[in-house]
Amino acid sequence: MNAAPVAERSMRADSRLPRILDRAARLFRQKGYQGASIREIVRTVGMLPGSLYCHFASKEDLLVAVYAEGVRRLRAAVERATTRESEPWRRLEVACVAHLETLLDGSDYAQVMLRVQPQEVPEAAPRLIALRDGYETLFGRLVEALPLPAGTGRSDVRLMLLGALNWAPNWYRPGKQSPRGIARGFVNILRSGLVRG
Amino acid sequence: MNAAPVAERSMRADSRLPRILDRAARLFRQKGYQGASIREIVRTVGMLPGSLYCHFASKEDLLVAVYAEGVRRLRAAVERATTRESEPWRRLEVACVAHLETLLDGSDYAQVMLRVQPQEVPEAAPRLIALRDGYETLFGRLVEALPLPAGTGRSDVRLMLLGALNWAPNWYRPGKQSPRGIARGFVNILRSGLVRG
DNA sequence: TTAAAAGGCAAACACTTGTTTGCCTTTCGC
DNA sequence: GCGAAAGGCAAACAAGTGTTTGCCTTTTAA
Repeated sequence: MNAAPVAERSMRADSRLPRILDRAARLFRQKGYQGASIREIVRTVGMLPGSLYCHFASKEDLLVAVYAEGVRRLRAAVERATTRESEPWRRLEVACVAHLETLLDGSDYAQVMLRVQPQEVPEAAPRLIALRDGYETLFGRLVEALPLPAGTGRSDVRLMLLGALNWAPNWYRPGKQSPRGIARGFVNILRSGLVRG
Repeated sequence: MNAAPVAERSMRADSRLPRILDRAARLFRQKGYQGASIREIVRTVGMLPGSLYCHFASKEDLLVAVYAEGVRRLRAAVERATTRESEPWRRLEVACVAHLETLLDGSDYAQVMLRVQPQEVPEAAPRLIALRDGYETLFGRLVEALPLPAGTGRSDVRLMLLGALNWAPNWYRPGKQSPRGIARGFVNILRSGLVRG
């Protein structure tokens, strides 16, 4: 199970494949799967639509490659951040910061995971679901490790936190609050509560 | 500013317009704006694609009608629920329950507001944004009324709560936890916090 | 050096898209 | 009852869709 889609060994130096993936990621994020056409993806790279099929067997396969790269980046960021910490709340916080920074700081790949619903790509749906679920397991473990009052539904906590973070691309505008600040704010609200005193 | 799109007075008894709207709402929700084709919307109603233009000038106008109806239902549910309460936290709680129940209980209309990004419908984007912002103002006021510790960023609270709720359609499955239970759980976590003790 | 594979062009394929036009029937206000 | 509007059918429109095929050049491996 290798994350990098092609590139198993020895790419040509001038290969336009990375630029295709970048462009596909941007358009899948902006317009969704159906809204992004192969001709538009390929145009700014200076390729013809048919040439894309030298790299991918279908549009769905192209999506899977982009989606997988997005998940790989999220996973890498979260794992790198959490290995440096040991205290459970601190580990959750740095994970959320890494998650949100990867989502919001420029990379289109990660947001594809949020924008494209697996169900709208029937052939590739199982692969997309597996990728997403595998990633979310990381957060499940982090929440599991928290010291919580007895009877607290841990899945509620995970779903609330991830939902709040994943919705952020819908309202975030660069230059105001930083992704790091937003993520820390959310975790802090979750931990401390808002009741006066 | 009337919410109901046509129907200003005297519809024909057998008008198929409501069925068209229902079908459009379902498909816009399931497949997004670009993914839902006019032919598919119209098929199960037993109409031909061209006939839709007796009711709407364009596909974008049809979307606006569905979107507006979704916002209208959300707004009605939230207003009906909050007028019965006076304590700020309680008002927020019943609003969240109403919001989530409207989103998750069967009606496709409300979820269209979450699924369709205004930017992907250029001509209609301003109208969609105005509808959505008008609705979110309701929650802004509810959060404003909360008695919070000084220095708490109220917009963080609003964005976190609405984000968590709006993401729920991505993971909710009927028969497990009820929308009401989910919403109450989220508000309670927000209010009480999770720190042990 | 040579055979093979990778990468890409050019052009078409069959099909779907939103929309328009002209005509016909039904319904409703007066 | 009558004129007008609403509602809808049938058929086409131009443009855009993902994809295939055949050919050619370049690079790579033996």
